[in-house]
Amino acid sequence: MPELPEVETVRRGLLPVMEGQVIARAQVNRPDLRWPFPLGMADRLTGARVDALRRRSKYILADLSTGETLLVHLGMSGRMLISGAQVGGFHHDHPAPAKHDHVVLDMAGGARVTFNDARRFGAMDLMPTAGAEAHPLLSVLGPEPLGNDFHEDYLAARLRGRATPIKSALLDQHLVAGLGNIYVCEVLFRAGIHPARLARDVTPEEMARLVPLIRAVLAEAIEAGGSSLKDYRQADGELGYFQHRFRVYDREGQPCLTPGCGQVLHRIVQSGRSSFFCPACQR
DNA sequence: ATGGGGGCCTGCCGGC
DNA sequence: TGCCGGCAGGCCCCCA
Repeated sequence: MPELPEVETVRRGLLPVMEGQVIARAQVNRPDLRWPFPLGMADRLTGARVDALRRRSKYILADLSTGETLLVHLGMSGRMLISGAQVGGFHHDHPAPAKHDHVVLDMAGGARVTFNDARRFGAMDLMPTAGAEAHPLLSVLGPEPLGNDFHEDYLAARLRGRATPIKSALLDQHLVAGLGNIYVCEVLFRAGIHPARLARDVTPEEMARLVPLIRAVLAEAIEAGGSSLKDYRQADGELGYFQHRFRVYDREGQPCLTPGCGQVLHRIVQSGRSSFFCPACQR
């Protein structure tokens, strides 16, 4: 279920138990997720120290002391469960292995990180750290929405003349990397743009609004995820997906929250994905 | 080149 | 209670 903010939240949750720590043992319970695991993955992880835990778009990247980088994508249902960590003075034991626990990393520090993914749309791969950005999954990505390369002129240039709905354009990871279905819906609502409007028909004024709105929505979500991490999630051992008050996502039939609006929110399907919007506020 | 749809998997929920 | 269809926060790949 993770979009950029959820992945960033997971990364931050993993930081204290993984960064600077050695992977004492790696257990790989099946040959693949979405794609086959790289050859000898368990052996290549075992004994490696995690020197840095980074994020690029929705990918978590662990730079290892072996000169390799572990790439992790959570897909739709992937989760990183932490157990055995020292949390708030309590020592949590490892839970019994659960269905869909595909990869288990036992850190030398005592924590266990379990990758669980029911639908197996997730992915893991290993590549040389030098030139990791050349990995086929990473090299095609657009700029980070929170980074300096994502700005009004860039967005205008990429949307110019495009006959695709703005909803589809913003979901395209080649254009900007990290937005998913929820945050695109939320961004378009805040920008007052109908999801079916063609990208080429988005006005310069609207584009100027979009960039800071995209940044704000993602930043708020990261903030909310970060704060939820402090309480039960950490104690629970689960790095959860952040709970947020969505203004339009999954609110079909409910009233618009714009003060004085009260219109019933609609849902349409665009290239197989649900779009939620207010027909009055979004044109 | 660009845009749209299918497909990959499993789980859950609502309706009958 | 069980079965079935529809739906799910991702993205690659193929086709027109």
